[in-house]
Amino acid sequence: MIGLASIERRNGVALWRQIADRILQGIASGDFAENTALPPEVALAERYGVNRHTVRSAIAALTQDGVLKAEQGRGTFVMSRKRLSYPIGARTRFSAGLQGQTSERHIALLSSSTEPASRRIAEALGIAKGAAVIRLETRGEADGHPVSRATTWFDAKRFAGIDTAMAETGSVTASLKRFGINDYLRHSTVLSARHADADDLAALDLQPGAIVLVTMSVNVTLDGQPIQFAESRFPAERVELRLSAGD
Amino acid sequence: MIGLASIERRNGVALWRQIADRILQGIASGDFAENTALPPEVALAERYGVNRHTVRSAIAALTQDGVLKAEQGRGTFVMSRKRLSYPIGARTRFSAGLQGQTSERHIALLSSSTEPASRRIAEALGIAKGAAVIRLETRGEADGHPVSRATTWFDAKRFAGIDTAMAETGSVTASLKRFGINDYLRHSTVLSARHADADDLAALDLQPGAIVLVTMSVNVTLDGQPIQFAESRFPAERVELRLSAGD
DNA sequence: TATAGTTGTCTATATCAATAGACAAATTTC
DNA sequence: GAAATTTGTCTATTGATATAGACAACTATA
Repeated sequence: MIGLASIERRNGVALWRQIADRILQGIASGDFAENTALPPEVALAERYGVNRHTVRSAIAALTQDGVLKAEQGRGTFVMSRKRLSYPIGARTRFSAGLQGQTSERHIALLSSSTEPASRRIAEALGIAKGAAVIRLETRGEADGHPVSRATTWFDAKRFAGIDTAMAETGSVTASLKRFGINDYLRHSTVLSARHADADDLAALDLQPGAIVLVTMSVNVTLDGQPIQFAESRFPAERVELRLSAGD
Repeated sequence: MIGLASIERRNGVALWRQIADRILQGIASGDFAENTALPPEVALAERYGVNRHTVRSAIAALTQDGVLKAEQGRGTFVMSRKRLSYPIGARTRFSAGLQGQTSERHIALLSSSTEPASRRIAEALGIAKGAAVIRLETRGEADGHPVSRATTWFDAKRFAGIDTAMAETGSVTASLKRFGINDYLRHSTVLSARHADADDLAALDLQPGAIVLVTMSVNVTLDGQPIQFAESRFPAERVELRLSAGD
């Protein structure tokens, strides 16, 4: 809604994909209401300054993705697809954060491994570079739909067996309780965005070219000891991150 | 570093652009160190599973953008280009946030206008829908380089003339002082990401296809009255957003 | 100086992306 | 039932994207 609805050419991003992204934005911002018809193809083509067939390519991609549904003679309709609002703050927790927006949510453990800590992870966890850390690859799911993809590191010495705990409980909070940690705080979060890689595309059920929000975060105990370092990826088309001062 | 380095085809994003994005990621994550040579083109081509000429297209784009510099016979080198780390919290302020990272910073007023408040803006500012609001289009600059692009709304009744104040001071904090507001807090921030539109591409000196981080925020007085609603766009390749618990 | 390694340039070919126009098929409206 | 509106399909053409191979130009090094 803000900024002009113009389209860039020769930039390595196909016009049909840029238009598909704009339509997604339009849906997210309320310009195109759910369960109503989009403007007709010729009108969209004129609005974006492209050929009707190019608009059709965009619509085809979004139809493939379940966002739109075209009906010959009637129009093209917006399927309902809400964007989750995911809170971030000192007490960020996956499950509690989505309360009220979804009925079921958990974290699925995709794989785990033990590896030596890189410099960055060692610094974040306050351990020696090269010390053993446990890496968990997880996917957050809400109502059966993937909403996040995370890579998490724990000090292997202190949290031996946290992989099985995660697999059993489907929750970081519950897993940490087994190690005597009943409460923890989000110490820091660094945010960026990028195109999803092949792994994330598959895990998050995204179309190629999708954008992910990336958070790199450190959780600490109440007395400030770092316990967890994580990189989480959220599909920008389905999730927004909400920061509250009171959090 | 995380996830496989594979590339998606037929997704509307050209291979050379995907590879350019990966190289940028590699630089940001430290895989490719600044002021050193990239792997040779044939090695990159093999790594990403594409033709050498495709890698060359990616390198050409990044060279155009000042990120890389190729020297015949020697190699292709990574120019130094740090990503600014922009803090967000209860006391988020543009100028203070970048202290120490840059030597000069200010906000340039691009344009201003008065318009009726949309529902969303009226709700955020706690005024009636349709009431007059002042809209400012601004660009944040650090050391002469654009680092953010924002659209800001103020209640026109309460803050009449804030556009000239912004133009003169180049600072929101200083402008608000003229209206008797010596301190304020960031009440809420909502985060998303998208491809930059034509406006932002031009204002932020970005290459087409670039990703921007988007924050929508509300600032309030110490007693909770909303005073400012803003949508800010940050180029993801140059800026990261840092959230600290203590902020 | 010779050699290996690297970037630069050229030609050729195949596929994707985008435009253009025409008409069919289905739905809604008058 | 006729007309208007909208999506679906087809052919054709142009430019961008990607691959392939060969060789020139330049640099570093043995």
